[in-house]
Amino acid sequence: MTMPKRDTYTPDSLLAVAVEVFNERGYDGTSMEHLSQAAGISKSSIYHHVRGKEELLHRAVGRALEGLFGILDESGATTGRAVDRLEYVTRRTADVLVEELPYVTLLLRVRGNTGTERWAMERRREFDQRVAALLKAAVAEGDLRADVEPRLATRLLFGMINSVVEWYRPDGRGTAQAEQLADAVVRLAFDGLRIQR
Amino acid sequence: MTMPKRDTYTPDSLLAVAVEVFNERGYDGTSMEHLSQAAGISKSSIYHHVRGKEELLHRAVGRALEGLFGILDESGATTGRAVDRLEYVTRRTADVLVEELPYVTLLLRVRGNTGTERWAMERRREFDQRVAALLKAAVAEGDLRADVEPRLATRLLFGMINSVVEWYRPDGRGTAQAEQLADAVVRLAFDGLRIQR
DNA sequence: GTCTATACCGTGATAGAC
DNA sequence: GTCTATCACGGTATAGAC
Repeated sequence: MTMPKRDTYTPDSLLAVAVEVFNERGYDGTSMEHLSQAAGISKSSIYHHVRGKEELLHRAVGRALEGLFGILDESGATTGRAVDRLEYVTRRTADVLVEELPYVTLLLRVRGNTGTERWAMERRREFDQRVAALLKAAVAEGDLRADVEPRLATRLLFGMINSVVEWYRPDGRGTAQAEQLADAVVRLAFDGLRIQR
Repeated sequence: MTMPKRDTYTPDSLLAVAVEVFNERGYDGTSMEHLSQAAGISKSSIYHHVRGKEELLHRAVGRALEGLFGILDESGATTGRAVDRLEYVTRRTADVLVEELPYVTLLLRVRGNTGTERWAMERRREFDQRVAALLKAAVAEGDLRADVEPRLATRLLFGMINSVVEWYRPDGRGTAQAEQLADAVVRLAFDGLRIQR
């Protein structure tokens, strides 16, 4: 149904270009001129596809948020012991980061200058809180250490996972690479760097 | 020697104001007009103290880098088993993040649009490589797990530590709070979330 | 669907009075 | 050391031809 090769832009194909530039230069550091050069069309042509720069941002972060919240509805996140659900969410978050890398990257860098940015930050907070609740439940069930406050632990956990967008680059090995990454994240987050004695 | 209360700005006191605004709005999202309002002086007055916006950025990230590289020269980072040196660097990095929070925050968000930003990114990479070497040595000495590649482990470790700038806010408990944070980071990074069996 | 031309405003920075 | 006034430029966005 969707045409595989097309010379003209759709809002989505234009979005893909724009998000790359946003990530390279920062949203505020990107002008419509930069976007037009990257897309190979004039500035004004961009306005034929989207209402403006902020709409591009909105579409991008919306897509990222969809991916993340989708995880919480999967059966692995809703059934079983809390610790297993948390591990599932951790692994799947790493997956989504890789699958939707440019979109999630943009989401994680949003600062709050515009309405769209504040909306994105708000929804991100919601997601974090849902996971924090999961982690707290796993502590209560006696599976996770209780000597680190759940909110703090959640933040450090996500700090580790989210940092992936700062350096991960696909190398062509596809799913294998992503799975290896998710494995490493889960190992370090749950069992730490040290060799278990 | 330094006057505790002064009505007029020095480059450093102006820097402190500017860095707050940069962190709130992003460097590119901050105009000289924003800075002048935050400082309570006119745009042109700012140019009496610094050459321009980029000099403020340079001073800020320079200060952050000084703090980080200073750690690597401390005796705790140069003597003893590699695993202990790594733990020392981890703990002290958390300290420096807290002590120099706004400056390090800015450093970690730099994107590479200007010469100053590219210089900062380069120096940051140097720091990361120094720590990666330490982690690799600890694996070789048999103290850290070998089933996660050292570069990957270093990145995830710093992802966790550096995320502190995204949410940490001093609460008046001073050193006690910072120490608690460093403890949590070291515990999670080295021994993980899971209760050790 | 893309272009050229243009409106209009905010930007970083400077000149020179006080 | 701070101000007002001003500059040249680049920003987002629109109008209208093709």
